[in-house]
Amino acid sequence: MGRRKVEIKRIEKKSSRQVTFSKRRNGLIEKARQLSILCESSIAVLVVSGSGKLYNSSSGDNMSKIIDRYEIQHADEQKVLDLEEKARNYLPHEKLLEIVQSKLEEPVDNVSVDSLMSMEEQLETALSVTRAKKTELMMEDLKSLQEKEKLLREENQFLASQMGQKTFLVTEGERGMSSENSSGNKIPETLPLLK
Amino acid sequence: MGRRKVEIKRIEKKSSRQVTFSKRRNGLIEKARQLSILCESSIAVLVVSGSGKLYNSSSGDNMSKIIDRYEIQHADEQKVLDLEEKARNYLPHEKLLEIVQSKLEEPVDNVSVDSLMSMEEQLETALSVTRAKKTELMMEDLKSLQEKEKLLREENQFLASQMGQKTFLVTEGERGMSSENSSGNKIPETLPLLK
DNA sequence: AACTATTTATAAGA
DNA sequence: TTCTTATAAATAGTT
Repeated sequence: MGRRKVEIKRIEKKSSRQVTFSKRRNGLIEKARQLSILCESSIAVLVVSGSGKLYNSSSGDNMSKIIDRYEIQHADEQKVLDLEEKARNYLPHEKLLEIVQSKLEEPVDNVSVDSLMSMEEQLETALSVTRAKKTELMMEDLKSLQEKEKLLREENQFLASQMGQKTFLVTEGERGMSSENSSGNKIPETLPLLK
Repeated sequence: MGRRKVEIKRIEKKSSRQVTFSKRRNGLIEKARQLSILCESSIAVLVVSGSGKLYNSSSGDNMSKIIDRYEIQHADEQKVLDLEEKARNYLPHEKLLEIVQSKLEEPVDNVSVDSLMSMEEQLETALSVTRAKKTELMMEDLKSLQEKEKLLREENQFLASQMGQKTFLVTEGERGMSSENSSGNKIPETLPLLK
């Protein structure tokens, strides 16, 4: 939408790049504003220029709310990554426990407050890591159970439809079944074990 | 830029609003991508639909980095808002936060170590309660999913056995089935969807 | 910062 | 949802 078509690749000429940056940045923010009004939604746009300058706009709601909304959804990944990083920088748990033990065995007046504070920090980090891991594992379990449930439901449905077909093969006349399921071929009636 | 000019105001008709939302959202994200490439910048777009669904895209750098860049710049406002927000959302702990706030505003030498210790204890209790509740809720979810799984498995087995019987009713001679499942009556072969 | 020839986005319709 | 197409809007290069 200009005098000529431009390829979408880095604009080499610095001055053009800057002009385009400014024009398109405004365009982008205006588009965001329009969308938020037209479709009553909340939109955040964050632009960091090549030189590190930040431009941002939010419409429909304030920036923090929108970012919070994002962070809530991504809380797990985020936190786990953070903590893994920390876990690498701190002592392994067993070592920590050994140290605690040895410190506690020392006469109290030989233990400096500083070393206790550092130990406290280490222990708190260890606790955080442990907790995060616990939550992560539980979330994994939940996810896998939900997947299992889905598969089982599908399989179930498949079996039910197969039964429908077979029953049909037996034909309309010979309904006298040996099984207790004599409600005909409306298999779904056996299904609502759970909702 | 369409068949007719549209005013920038909420689109009343829901179906049109949804179509426009989807089109313009894609347009916005594409524009962001282009800008980030043309002018080598990092761009985050967060869109929260009227119904609360979140759409996001980041180009040039990952979302967290871009958000961090924003939060560094807005550390102060952010913090204040956070505290206000939290005070509102966590009613049970509201009182506690108030106390903390007031204590921290006092001149340091008026705050007794004792009162801070007691506060620490209270905060730790509140935290424990919150954590315990989280774990409890997750455990409940796990249990209920496990029960569901069990029921589905039973039902599945039942259906499979029913099929076995019916197939038998069709008798050994007339195997020419209309369905594509012509592997005979070894139903179990369709089963190992999960292990 | 304005101007305008073009390209691009998109509103409406199918 | 996807496609088509007439038209509005954005913008690249120019002044």
